[in-house]
Amino acid sequence: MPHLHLKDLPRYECLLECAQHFPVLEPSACEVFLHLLRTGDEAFRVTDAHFQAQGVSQGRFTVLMLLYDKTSGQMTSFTPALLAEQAGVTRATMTGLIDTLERAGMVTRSPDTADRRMLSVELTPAGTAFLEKMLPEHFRRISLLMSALTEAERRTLVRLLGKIAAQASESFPAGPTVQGHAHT
Amino acid sequence: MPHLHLKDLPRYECLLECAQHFPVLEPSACEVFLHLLRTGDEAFRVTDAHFQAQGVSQGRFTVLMLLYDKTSGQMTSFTPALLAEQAGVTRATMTGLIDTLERAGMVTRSPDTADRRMLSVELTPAGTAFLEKMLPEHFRRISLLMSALTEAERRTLVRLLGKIAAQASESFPAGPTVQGHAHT
DNA sequence: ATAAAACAGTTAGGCACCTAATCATTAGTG
DNA sequence: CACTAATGATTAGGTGCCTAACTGTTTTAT
Repeated sequence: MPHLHLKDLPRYECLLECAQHFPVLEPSACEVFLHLLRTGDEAFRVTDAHFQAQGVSQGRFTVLMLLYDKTSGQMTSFTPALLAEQAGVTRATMTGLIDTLERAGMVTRSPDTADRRMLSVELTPAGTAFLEKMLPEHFRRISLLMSALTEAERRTLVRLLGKIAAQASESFPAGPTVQGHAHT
Repeated sequence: MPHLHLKDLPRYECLLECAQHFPVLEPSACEVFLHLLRTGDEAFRVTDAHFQAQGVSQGRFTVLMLLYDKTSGQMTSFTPALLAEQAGVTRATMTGLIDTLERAGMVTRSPDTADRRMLSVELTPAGTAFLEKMLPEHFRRISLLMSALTEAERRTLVRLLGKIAAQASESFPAGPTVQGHAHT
């Protein structure tokens, strides 16, 4: 499920040639774009391989992390709707994610006493144990992947990526996948 | 279908705190990792929105581009297997992609006279016209997205991304999704 | 020459995500 | 107090990708 489906990135001369037919094409912009997608895919692949080996999907891992993070902080309960919003998936998808995690015994659904429409999702001890068992290898992979960069380079990279992300949000505002209600 | 499912990236203090529980966690490495996935997703979203508006998926677009690129160069015919390899999908998936493109009248399948196992896939005039109609906007979006960066910054970014990609290939060699035969 | 292996393409079935429609509950309004 | 509107969760159905099993063709080895 990578974003960029290409074994080899086109060579720079190829982009230059292509720019002759399409004056809009900026070779240096295309080059950055392709490298960004490619490297993002590679980084994803590194952690996803580990997830798969542990039997969780990216989506399920995110849910576990959100719940885990919460337990160390304030004890505000997580509803499926809030989880969906934070995780960036639809509520329908969150229903499925929680279904699977609940069958695996990692989370529980309990009815909210105040509002009977809502549920409260919580990590079970088994879920916590699972996460704490797999997280060290997860972080180890990230550290190893980034060991190619010095601290200064990391700061530069974060800054440049931030510029692109900001430009994306500004010029191409995210089509609100938000379902239910437009909140403010 | 983004890689990173998270509305908000964790703050840096949060990573620092988390590093107390997991000594393996390098905050600066995690920060780069998260920004990389996030920005890659954003960049993908920008072009994918355009693809969806034009009624093609990323995979189908890649196939069209491979075929288009070929027509301008040497006339070696593209078999589904070669397309699959270049596009980074399985042959089974390529069958489906070509099915859809053929139904849409953008490509044709013709039997290879020499080896009757093989097919030759080619772009139709309609497919070429479709691509040439949509490519300018595609490139315009990429240029606009990258307009946040100077030429020097673009070179730096490509170099840093390349370092990460190289590290990924070295430390985490791609599990050969190659089906059929292990070539070499 | 023929049986086994390798190979091109396809089909069947699964997974993770999506949108749209549905059911139950709460909130707002005459 | 109804009665409509809004909200939380779910179900139903679709898409794009996957793996594994299959059909037909060519190559290889005996």
